[in-house]
Amino acid sequence: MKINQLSKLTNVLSKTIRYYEDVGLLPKASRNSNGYREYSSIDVDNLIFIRRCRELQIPLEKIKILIQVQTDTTSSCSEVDLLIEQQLENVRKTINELSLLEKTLHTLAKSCSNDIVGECEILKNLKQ
Amino acid sequence: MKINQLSKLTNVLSKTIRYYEDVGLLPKASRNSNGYREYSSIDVDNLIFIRRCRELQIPLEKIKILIQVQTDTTSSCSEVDLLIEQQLENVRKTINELSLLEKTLHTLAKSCSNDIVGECEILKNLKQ
DNA sequence: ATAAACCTTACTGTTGGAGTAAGGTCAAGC
DNA sequence: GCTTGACCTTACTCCAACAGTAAGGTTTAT
Repeated sequence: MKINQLSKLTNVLSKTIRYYEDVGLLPKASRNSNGYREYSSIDVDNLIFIRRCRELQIPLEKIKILIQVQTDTTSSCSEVDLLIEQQLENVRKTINELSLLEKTLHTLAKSCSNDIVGECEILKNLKQ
Repeated sequence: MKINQLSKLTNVLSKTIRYYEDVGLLPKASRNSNGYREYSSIDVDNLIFIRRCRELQIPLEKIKILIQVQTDTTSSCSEVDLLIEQQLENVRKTINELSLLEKTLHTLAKSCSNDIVGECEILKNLKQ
């Protein structure tokens, strides 16, 4: 199949598929006589895997590792466990940081009931 | 004062101060005879204001607006209110998205008790 | 005199693509 | 046979908000 069909099957833009090939996340696609990229169902599976990882906000470099680990099916999956665990930790950390931010912003948003910029409590608070 | 002292007083890197000047967030600094940038206590205040906004993850373009609004101290501060409210909404939306992500990752992290990559439940889950 | 600390501009790299340009290919309809 | 539109190609720039590095000038202290 051609790149546009792969795109539709996987819900990943053609542009993005080419980009993944560029950065080595996907192997170099084989080309047919006119130079168009030619894909198979294996590529569909690989790309869905990548898309699922991206949905979990796993960075491309870590997805590379996840792909490579699978080339040796007898190896330990502790690396996979660790990587997912780290990703979970990252997300939790970010949530905590944003929760603090939310509190601050909420307090700030409520602080001003004036109408004139010169008296604005929000701006005053931002200057401390 | 010179850029490094401004940097120390505001906790903003010299590099970043120059960058803010480049993108028009800070006015062009005056220069003394040797070409070094020269700052005053007004710059300290402005930069602290910017830093506080950045701590709230307000984008530079919106900080520009907040600065500009203050040039006319008699104007309404409804624009300020709105901007902070929008920022609060952004943060809340991101927190919600990350919370969903956290659940998925947590479930995923617990799913595998194997040791062999070929049997790894995490990887299987990522392939669906 | 020289070394350390500081200043300058300018260019590149980061992340994960999106946008655009400029062109080649292919199938359908007239 | 010719055009039109959909699709494909590479290559380049752009986004946010800086950080890193190069290559050089200045000041201050020893």
